[in-house]
Parts: sequence; C-alpha cells; structure tokens
Amino acid sequence: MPPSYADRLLTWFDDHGRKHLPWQQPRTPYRVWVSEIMLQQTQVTVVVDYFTRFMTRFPSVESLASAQVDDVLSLWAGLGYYARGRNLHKAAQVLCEQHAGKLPADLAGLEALPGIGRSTAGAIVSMGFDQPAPILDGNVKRVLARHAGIDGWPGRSAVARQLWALAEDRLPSGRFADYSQASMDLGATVCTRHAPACHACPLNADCVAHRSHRTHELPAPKPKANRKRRRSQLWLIRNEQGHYLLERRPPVGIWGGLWSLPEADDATTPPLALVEPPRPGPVLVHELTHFTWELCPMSALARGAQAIADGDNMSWYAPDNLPGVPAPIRRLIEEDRAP
DNA sequence: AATGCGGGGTC
DNA sequence: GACCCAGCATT
Repeated sequence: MPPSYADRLLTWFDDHGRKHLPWQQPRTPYRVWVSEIMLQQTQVTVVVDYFTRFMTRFPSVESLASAQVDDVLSLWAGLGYYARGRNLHKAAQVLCEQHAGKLPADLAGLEALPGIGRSTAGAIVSMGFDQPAPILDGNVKRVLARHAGIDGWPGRSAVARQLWALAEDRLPSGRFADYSQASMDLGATVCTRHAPACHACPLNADCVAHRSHRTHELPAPKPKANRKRRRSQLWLIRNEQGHYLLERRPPVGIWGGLWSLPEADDATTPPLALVEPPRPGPVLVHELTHFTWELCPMSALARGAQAIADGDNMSWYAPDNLPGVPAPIRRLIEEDRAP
C-alpha cells in the first residue's frame, strides 16, 4: 500500500516546508488568527513586516481590544482591504467580552466572529489548536484541482463544493497543524501557478493534471468579466421570390465555411440594387468566449433580375431550404420572413 | 451567484 | 496590462 496523500505531504513538509515564518514562532492561536487575516488575498512577502509591527504594538487579544480602531488601522495602512483591520479589532472586543479573551477552538465559534470565514476558521483550528479542520485557500485550491483533475473555475459554487469535499476527505489522522502548513507550502513553492516543479512534488505519482499535461490549465481561470464588443452590419436582403441573399464565410475564423448574411464593410453600399432604402432590423447579440458580437441587420427588398457581384460566394436561398447557416442567423431570417 | 474591497507581485 | 494573491461580507 503506497503512502497516503497526507503522509506523502507530511514527509515532504519535514524536509522542505516553511518553518520560520514570523507567525510560526511561537505559533499561538492569536498569532495564527492575526496572520491569517492579514494573509487574506495578500502575499506572504508583503505581510511579514506588517505582522511583525502589529505584534509589537498589539501582543495580545486584550491589547488589541482596548486600542482605538484608528490605531489599528494606522498599522494596517498600505495592506488594503481595511475592513479586515476593523473586523479584527471588533472581533478582539467580542472575544474579551464573551470568550474571556480566548479564541474558540471550534469552527462554528470562530466563524461567528467578524472577518473569519470557513477557510480562516479551518486555519485557526488546525494551525492554532492542532485539531482536524480543512482549509481551502488559493494554494490548496490549486493543489487539489490539479491532483484530482477538477475542471471549472473554483469561484463557482459547484466547483468549490468539490474542492471542500476533497479537502475534508484528505485530512490526516494527526499533525493537523503541519498538514495545513504543508498544503499551503506545497502550493506556494512547488505547485505554483506558473511552471510548477512537478519533478519535486511528493504527489506527482497520482496527479491527474501532471499525468495529462494539464497543470497549465488547472485550476481554470475566472471567466472574463467584460468582454470586448464587436459590431458588424449585415445585409438582410430578400428578393421578390422571398429568397434571401447569403454569403459563404471565409474557411477559418468564426462560423468558418458556413453561409451567413453578407457582412457590410461599407454600411451605405448594398451588394446589389434595392427597391427601397434599407431599414434596420433587430440587433442580434452573439456571445463568444473572447468578445460580444453585435450584429446589426439592414433589411431590404432587392430589385429582380440582376447579376450578383460575387456570384461564387453569394447566392439566393429559399428560407425553408437554407444551407449550413448558424442558428442565430437562421433565426434572424425566420423572423424577417414572418415577423 | 455576483460584486466590492486594495495594494502589490509577476509574467 | 492582465491576472492573481493564506477570502470575506454583502446583495
């Protein structure tokens, strides 16, 4: 029986883990808590000096609770996410009023405090009290997503559920503090976002992403928020037989090789003579991965019996007998035929 | 489920 | 300049 995931990670940690970070000496619940709050969405190298200054000024829960919030925030200046500092101060006061100045050793008690969510609570339970609890920070998400081959952006709740379940399942039977630290250390130093050192990873033997050469695409990145917009004008031209003018698209690119409505590079010059001035039709919005494509049709009736400018790539088609036409374009034609 | 919060590191 | 970082609270 090969060593378990957790055992391999812990053995690796003994040789290669980080053991001299400021909050690890000494490693108390209070120091773990403060460090975890500072480390939310903030890199280790940035936090180190802030943490050291903070501990000098506020060495205990009581000293923090009795401070003015402005004094706390002045030490936070430059770290960003200042609600973290305010919540830290507020939570210290709650601890002094309701918990005798001690941090709870259980997840529910910790998560009831402002600024402490599921992952930070798990970090305090495991690293502050050496008790079993999973964490799921950016490092652990990356390690788990790669090792188990989890697709999808971890920000999606379905993906997050899978990752939390994995984190829970893989907890060791002891050394809980070292295990949490090891999980983050592996992500920070070996299973890095760019160019992971898989040759040095204790989990490479059964890592799905490594074996399938997909480390570079896992975990999946956050989807693009605001895509570029592109606008094209289309000619929606019908002749007196009720046929529509279609144009074959270039073989590569979007809808490559399919038939579509002629794209107008010159909005004022139709590809053939019209009976009446064209009128704008309903704008078609087509979402693609990298941009939003707005297709603005100009609808018109063509004069009969005239040569088509580009006869090889342009032709009339009956709407009930269309060739390979993308569905959105097909709908556009249908709507124009029977409004 | 999506968004705001922030300064800094990295490619 | 885009993307991400030991996430959480709010909507």
